[in-house]
Amino acid sequence: MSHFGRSGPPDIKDTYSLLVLNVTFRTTADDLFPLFDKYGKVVDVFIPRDRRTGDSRGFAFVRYKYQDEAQKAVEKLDGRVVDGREIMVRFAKYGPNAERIDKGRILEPVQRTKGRSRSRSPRPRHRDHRDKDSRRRSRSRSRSRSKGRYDRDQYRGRDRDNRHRSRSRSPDYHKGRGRGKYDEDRRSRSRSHGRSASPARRSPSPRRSPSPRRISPPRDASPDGRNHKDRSPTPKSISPRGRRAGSRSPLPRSDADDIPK
DNA sequence: GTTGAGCGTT
Repeated sequence: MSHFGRSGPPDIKDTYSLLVLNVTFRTTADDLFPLFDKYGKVVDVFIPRDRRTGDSRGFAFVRYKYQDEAQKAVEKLDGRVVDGREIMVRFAKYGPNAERIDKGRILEPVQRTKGRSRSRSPRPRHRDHRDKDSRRRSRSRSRSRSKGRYDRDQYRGRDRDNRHRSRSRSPDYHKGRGRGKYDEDRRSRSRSHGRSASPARRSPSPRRSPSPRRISPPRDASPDGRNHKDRSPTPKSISPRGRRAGSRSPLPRSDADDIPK
């Protein structure tokens, strides 16, 4: 989606893409457009957004019609504080289709006109490449922690909450300061006491664990013969049970540790 | 309400 409301990229044949980083998550293309348009002819402003949440990812792409203008915008807007955040404006490194671009200009547009010898230039498929490259450059930028937000959101991303939790917990762990530590210690101690419960769990009330377990295979109780024919589910059922045993495995170990006395 | 070194959509 472009800022102009058209579906998809308008025309990127002769445009120069700028990558705007560190923009606030609240900043929208409408906010960036006038800012960048002041320094030149802006063809399009695009802010990648999360598919699920629709929130900005924190960076944007601005396409200029002329390179000189784009260059000027980079010099003028790079480091500019927008919405209380210092944005970073640089020439895009990759095109919309992960094509290599130079100075923000797409060097080789998708050349699919001819099916001739085109077995070359296997476009960069993953960001890993770029990531590695970027890391190698290791610019003197004050970098902080957290790095997998995008990855998680884009690929594994399931819940935004996960991100929150991770962030929240990460610093605490890193700091391991005061309450966090205390809490951990307390929990540990609690678990230590839990040792008593451990054996209890091992031989729990017969009605608690076994009851549902037994009930679990109701189909077994009603084997009309048809079920008998189906052996597929049988191994499946066993799977969880075996896993449970495995889960219990670590427990005794802990017990042994606490048991010494 | 929250994040953050990161390259893109019909």
